[in-house]
Amino acid sequence: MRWLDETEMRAWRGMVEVFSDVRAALESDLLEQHGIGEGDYGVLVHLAEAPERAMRMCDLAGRLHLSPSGLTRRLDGLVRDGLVGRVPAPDDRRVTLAVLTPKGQRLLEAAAPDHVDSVRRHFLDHLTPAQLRHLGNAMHAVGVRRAATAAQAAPA
Amino acid sequence: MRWLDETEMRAWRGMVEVFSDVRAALESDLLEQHGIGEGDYGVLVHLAEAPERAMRMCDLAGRLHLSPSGLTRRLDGLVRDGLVGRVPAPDDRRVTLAVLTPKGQRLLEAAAPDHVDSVRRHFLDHLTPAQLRHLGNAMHAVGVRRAATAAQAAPA
DNA sequence: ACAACTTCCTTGCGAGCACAAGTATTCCCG
DNA sequence: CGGGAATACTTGTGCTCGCAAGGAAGTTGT
Repeated sequence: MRWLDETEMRAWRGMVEVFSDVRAALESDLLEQHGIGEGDYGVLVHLAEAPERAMRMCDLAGRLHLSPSGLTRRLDGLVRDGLVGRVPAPDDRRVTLAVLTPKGQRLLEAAAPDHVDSVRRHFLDHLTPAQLRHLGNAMHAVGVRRAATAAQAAPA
Repeated sequence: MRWLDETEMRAWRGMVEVFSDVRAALESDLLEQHGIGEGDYGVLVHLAEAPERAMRMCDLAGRLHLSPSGLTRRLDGLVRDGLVGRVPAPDDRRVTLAVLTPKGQRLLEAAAPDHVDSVRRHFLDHLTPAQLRHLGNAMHAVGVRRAATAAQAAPA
């Protein structure tokens, strides 16, 4: 077995540390500027991008990488705050739709620019365009190749 | 205010998705191969690298980016499993030292090679040496420049 | 040397999340 | 058409973590 060499260690450690730092900074900015956490923000973003500003719970859970129960609880909070509504689906009575309320949309429209700004300030601005291109390519490559080997491991 | 362009979006989204995926995969490997989570693993690694295989709680908490109470609880579990011991410090009776037990060390020695292997399989192997170099440089740059701007914001 | 302050750890409490079990609804197939 | 399997959500339970408060030990100032 081979230990990590200098280059590997630097890349991996760097990812881990920078990423967790940046995430914490984004969460903190979002919370103090708009009183909303990254979790709730993610829900609002996905709903805003959906047709009718509504999504089925299960689809939403998938997008957010959240368990069904996790989403139920998260929605409880958003509903309590009036940012999202729960509406039974007309065509399938098992399904509940999460819909963005006007209040939720207003909050999102206020928060999104600041959030993008945070991402820039804490991360993107520290890299050159060439570095950003390389980074995007590298992440894309990992995503593709991971998906490929996963498919190979479970070949339908 | 400027929205994210294609390159920026690709880099940032890629980071977020790849990183959370890889983390989940590592956690899962570690858990099924050795019955230990990333949190506990981190404690063992840090203790193993420390002189006398012991660290003061507060130093350890800092290294792990964990709150004091979080570390207390985490150590409870490790002590219960016999992987780590709590020892009162002889020179300062406020502090408790966390010390790696022989059992903890054996577990770590068994788990570490598999963990490194996981990092390779899930991440490093999907990138070329050149990509790893660029990635390391980029992460290093972000780390340095973030530290610099933070220092500027709070100038002693 | 005594009081005030600081440091270090622990405990009470609440938030966020996952897993497992439960309920309601729909789908599938004989 | 009827009953079993699948799907969608909710609820109960437990784990991890942070914040705030508490208590013990050390440090500092007068």
